[in-house]
Amino acid sequence: MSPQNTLAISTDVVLFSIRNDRLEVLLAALDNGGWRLPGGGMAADEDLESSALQHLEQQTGVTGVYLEQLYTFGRPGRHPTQRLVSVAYYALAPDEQLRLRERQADGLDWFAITRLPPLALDHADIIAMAHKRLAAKLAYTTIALQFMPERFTLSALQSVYETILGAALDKRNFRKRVLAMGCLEATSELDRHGNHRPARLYRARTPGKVEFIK
Amino acid sequence: MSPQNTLAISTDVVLFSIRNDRLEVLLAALDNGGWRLPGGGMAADEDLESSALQHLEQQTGVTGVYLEQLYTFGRPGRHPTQRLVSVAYYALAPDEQLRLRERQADGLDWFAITRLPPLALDHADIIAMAHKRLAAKLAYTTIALQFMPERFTLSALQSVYETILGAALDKRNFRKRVLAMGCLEATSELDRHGNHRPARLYRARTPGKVEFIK
DNA sequence: AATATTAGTGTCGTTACAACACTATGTCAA
DNA sequence: TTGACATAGTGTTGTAACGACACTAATATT
Repeated sequence: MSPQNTLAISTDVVLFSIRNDRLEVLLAALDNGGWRLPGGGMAADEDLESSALQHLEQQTGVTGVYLEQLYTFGRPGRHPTQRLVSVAYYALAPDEQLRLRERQADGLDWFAITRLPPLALDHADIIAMAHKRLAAKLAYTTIALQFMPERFTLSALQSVYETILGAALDKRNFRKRVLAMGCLEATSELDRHGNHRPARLYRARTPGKVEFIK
Repeated sequence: MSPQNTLAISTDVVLFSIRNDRLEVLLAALDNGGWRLPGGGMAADEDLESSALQHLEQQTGVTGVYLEQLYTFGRPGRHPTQRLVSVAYYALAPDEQLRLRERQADGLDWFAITRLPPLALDHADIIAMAHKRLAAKLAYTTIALQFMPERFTLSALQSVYETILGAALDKRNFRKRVLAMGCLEATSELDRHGNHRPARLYRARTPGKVEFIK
């Protein structure tokens, strides 16, 4: 078989998080100064989703993320030396969880979605599609909760929405809407920090699950 | 390499159409009495989408459909003798177009989505996912237009919605809604048949394109 | 005790959506 | 030719959802 006829399947992961009030993506450095998505070849006896999670963990130390299949990219010629079909996933996780688990920090970095570095292959397209999907899902699912830690304030949640949508939201209307979805639960705890009134902490009723609304 | 380690990629297509006031799917017969989706192995120099279209044409004679990638199925063990990753697509086409082009009619048949025969591999799961996606997209895109011929009456379009949703719709509200989307255009022609008032024919403003609404 | 800072709450006008019934225009048969 | 039949086509009104909008509450700091 010539290299071009060598068929390989890889899985790639677009890991999003909210950092510094921006939507950011985790990338791995290449030798040539460029960057790529975490991911790699799929082993023969491995599930696609496991492959994505395993590469993510091995390359970044990140585990326990919310993962969803995005799209499969297979245009011939997208890889210079072999026929490579990539099953792309996107992953969401709260910033807090990631600070703990990024072990191999060198060779890794976060980039704001608006300021991406040069990327390998068609990884820029993959990120663009993932971003579009995320923004769309925000409108009709509870996916934003995947960015939140176990307990969080409504103000923090609002800030996540505002960051992804790139627009300010009305506080009263936001609270009405998000509570009306019925997937939040007030705890008895308060978040005390700073010189101001403490905020009630909420938690997701079904933390792992993304639900459709209305 | 052992057979289980032989990696292969296939593309499979769930072709939907509205026939007999039901949502139906086109399937190909297997030797053992079961049925399968049209599709097959991807050639090394071929795009995924082309592969899907080409298998569809070769096995069913159908061309010119609306095609969209659905999901990639890759669980190890989903195929008994090899590691098979299937990139699944779904396709939509108006019934009129298909009656003309189904050449190899033997070995092929249409099945109502509610009465599927025994299916190969996980093809039943694939069809279920395609059906769910179609029903969801009906709500927020103009995808239903892909079931319509070039010119059609509003009553015919309403009947397509009613068939997929499985519920009757109010005529006046439906017409208001669908015209407000702004992607229909009245022609000067009328559809005359039967002993009743003829209906105005409409056409899609951008026939090949599925747009998001609101 | 005063100040600074974020948390938390309700009303009202507007708009979008659902429910609803009759007239219009053609064919066909007597 | 006329009457019966069948589907096409059309507006209004009540209701529910949504957006705009400003003040009080609770804590930390000085």
